[in-house]
Amino acid sequence: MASTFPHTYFYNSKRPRNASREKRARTPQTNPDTDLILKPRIFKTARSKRNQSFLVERNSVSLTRALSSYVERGYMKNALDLFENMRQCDTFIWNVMIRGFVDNGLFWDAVDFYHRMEFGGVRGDNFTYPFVIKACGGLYDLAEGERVHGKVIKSGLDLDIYIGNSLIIMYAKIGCIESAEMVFREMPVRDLVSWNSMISGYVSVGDGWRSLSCFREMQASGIKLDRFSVIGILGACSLEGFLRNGKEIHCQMMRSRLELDVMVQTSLVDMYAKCGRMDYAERLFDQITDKSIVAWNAMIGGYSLNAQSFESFAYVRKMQEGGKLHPDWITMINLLPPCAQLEAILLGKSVHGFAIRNGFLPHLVLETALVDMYGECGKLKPAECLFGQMNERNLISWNAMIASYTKNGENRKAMTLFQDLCNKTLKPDATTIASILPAYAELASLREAEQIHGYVTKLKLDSNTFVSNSIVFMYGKCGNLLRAREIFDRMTFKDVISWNTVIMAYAIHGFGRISIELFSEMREKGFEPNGSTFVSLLLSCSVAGLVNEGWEYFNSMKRDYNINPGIEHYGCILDLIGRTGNLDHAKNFIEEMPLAPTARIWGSLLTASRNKGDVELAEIAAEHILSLEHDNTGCYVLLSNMYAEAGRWEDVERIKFHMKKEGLEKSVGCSVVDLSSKTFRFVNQDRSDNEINMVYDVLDIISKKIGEDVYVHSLTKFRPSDLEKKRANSAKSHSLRLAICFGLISTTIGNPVLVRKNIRICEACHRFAKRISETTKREIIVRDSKIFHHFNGGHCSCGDYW
DNA sequence: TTAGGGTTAG
Repeated sequence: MASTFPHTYFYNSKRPRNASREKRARTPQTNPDTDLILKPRIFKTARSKRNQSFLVERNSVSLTRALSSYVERGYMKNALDLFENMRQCDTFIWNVMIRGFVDNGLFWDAVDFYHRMEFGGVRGDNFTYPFVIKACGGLYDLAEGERVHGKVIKSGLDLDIYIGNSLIIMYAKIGCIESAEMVFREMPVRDLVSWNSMISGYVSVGDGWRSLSCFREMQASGIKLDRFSVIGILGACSLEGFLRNGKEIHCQMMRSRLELDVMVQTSLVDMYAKCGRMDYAERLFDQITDKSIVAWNAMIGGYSLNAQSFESFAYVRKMQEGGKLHPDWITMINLLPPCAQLEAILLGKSVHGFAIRNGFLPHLVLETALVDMYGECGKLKPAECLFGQMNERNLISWNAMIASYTKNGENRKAMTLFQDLCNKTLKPDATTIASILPAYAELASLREAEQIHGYVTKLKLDSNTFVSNSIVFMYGKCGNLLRAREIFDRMTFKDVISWNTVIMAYAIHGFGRISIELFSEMREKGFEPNGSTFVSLLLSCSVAGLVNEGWEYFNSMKRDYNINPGIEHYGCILDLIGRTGNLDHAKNFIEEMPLAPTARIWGSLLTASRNKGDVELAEIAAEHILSLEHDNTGCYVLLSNMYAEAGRWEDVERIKFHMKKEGLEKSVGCSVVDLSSKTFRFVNQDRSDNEINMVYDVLDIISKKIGEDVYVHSLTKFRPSDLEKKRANSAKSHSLRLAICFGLISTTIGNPVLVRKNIRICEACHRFAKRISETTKREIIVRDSKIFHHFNGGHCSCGDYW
């Protein structure tokens, strides 16, 4: 029978202490259980003097029994009423009450009672402290825990093994593993519980290595393990992916009866699943005779972790076949990553609906997992809505929302949210930083990149491999390739992502040969490439025009590394084919591809068609793009420009009309120059202030000096009636030119001029930048929406194909 | 009357 006592009633650590009695007094007696030893009416009569003495007389026997009975059944309201009517309460009675609160999760009340007890002059004993220490752990109240610890030492009870073990558990739970270690070290006698508490304690703070070494030490001391030791150490193996150690422990257990324990079996299933061995996990799971919801969840979560999404759902169905077990909130959490992986938004929504219908929400972890799922599926609105409505948020929730923004290209929003987080008491962690840095990589100036790098160093997160990888990428994207390389070279622990990142950084700058050298170095150092490595490598070949090398790497993927090329790899190869100008080959390549072409693939064909001036093929490619992404304005603009160059004015008008009808607007071209103190932004035909006139003067001088008349050249194909309009919008005053001229006069000779641009460079400006780099003998670096163009001595690193 | 457990969010 469930208790009618509302357990959450007293559990509010923020509630002022003196409010508890007042609240209790207002609470109506709701317990209908009149079969208890003492009925409620006895409390009323007990207030007379005669009955008080009666109670005192019987305090030691019936009342104590009644109190224990209430406490054991979770009727804390009744227990409390009874307690308040007891005149003389010894340590035992206080202990019963404190234990009752702890068992019912009412930690704050347990601590409150302990203080009342002390204030009343009743001394705590060796039974009191384990309860009180557990309550401090339950409240995650380190200060109170330390005060109680001090009291224990003062009382001379610190040698009690139960108290010592409770302290270890409390400190580990709060995350103060050093304090737990200190208690453990100073214990005169340790038992199996002490060792087990340390083994599990290390796991709870995420240190599987020390847990394993503690376990080894325990075994070396000749102490025999029990089910708790096994569950603890298997947790360490799961945490660190120690498959060999996990198997070793499994073998040890096969000789004992521990293997038949359902919790041990579940821990084994979990360990194998987390070590990537679902085959072993399945075999063990099948051997469990009475499968609990936890065991099912371990399998469902295991499949989810190992990217076997369909199996996760299949196990949920199987679990329900017997009709006894039903999905719980942990099942929901385990099902959300598979929804994201399959990009099955409807499935994700149905999991969300199920959680609502079954009363699982609000729930911090579940809501965070839902934010993550919506973000992964590209649905920012519901993610924002959920995040906004959360009663409680922790750092992980903030990280999930920030990552949702960056993954979906909402970099500004990500940066704003990150600023909000920094203004709170929460301190960003490595995940926060690794989630926000891609936004800085996309939007930030080199100056801002340096600032966030400084902040990361201050947080002491710069040695984290995840974070360092993001910093390398950020510097690469912000244009400081040397700095990116320097950080990469100094990294102590490089992983495959570190190599992929640095190869990608050189790729986007068009230094394909260096990317290839880095790939060889990576192989020599024993790193196994993955699919992403080949995306970086093939992009390097594509941007640098290394056609033969690109094909060789593409062919080696399956042959030498057993990696099936994905759509991204096909896209890079298509760019390579596009460079050769063989459009038939490009068309055939798409037709023969084993994967369905995406908008990115058709975009590659569109670029190739534009470079060869093949309007018909461009139309086909554009049609495919717009069927997949109807709001792709870049595609409309490119096609419109091609029609204009071919003199097909009706088609230009048709596109213009269609865009207007669809409410699509051409992106405003914008170029940015970052100086050490300030960022300067230019738009086409910029006349924003008087100072700009100086830039125009410089542009005129330079244009005359380089002797280029791009302006005339680019307008020869326009019909006379449009010339006036085109002249006003001509490439001559495109934002990029203004930015380059500004950069030339604002930076020191010898240094490159770095310009960031939001859309691709037009052909006229590309020619202009090449000429200007030759004439002024300055290096001009332009970052467009896709890659970097390094203009030097009249040449561009992209090989005039972009 | 006291201490320890399996599944969960990036």
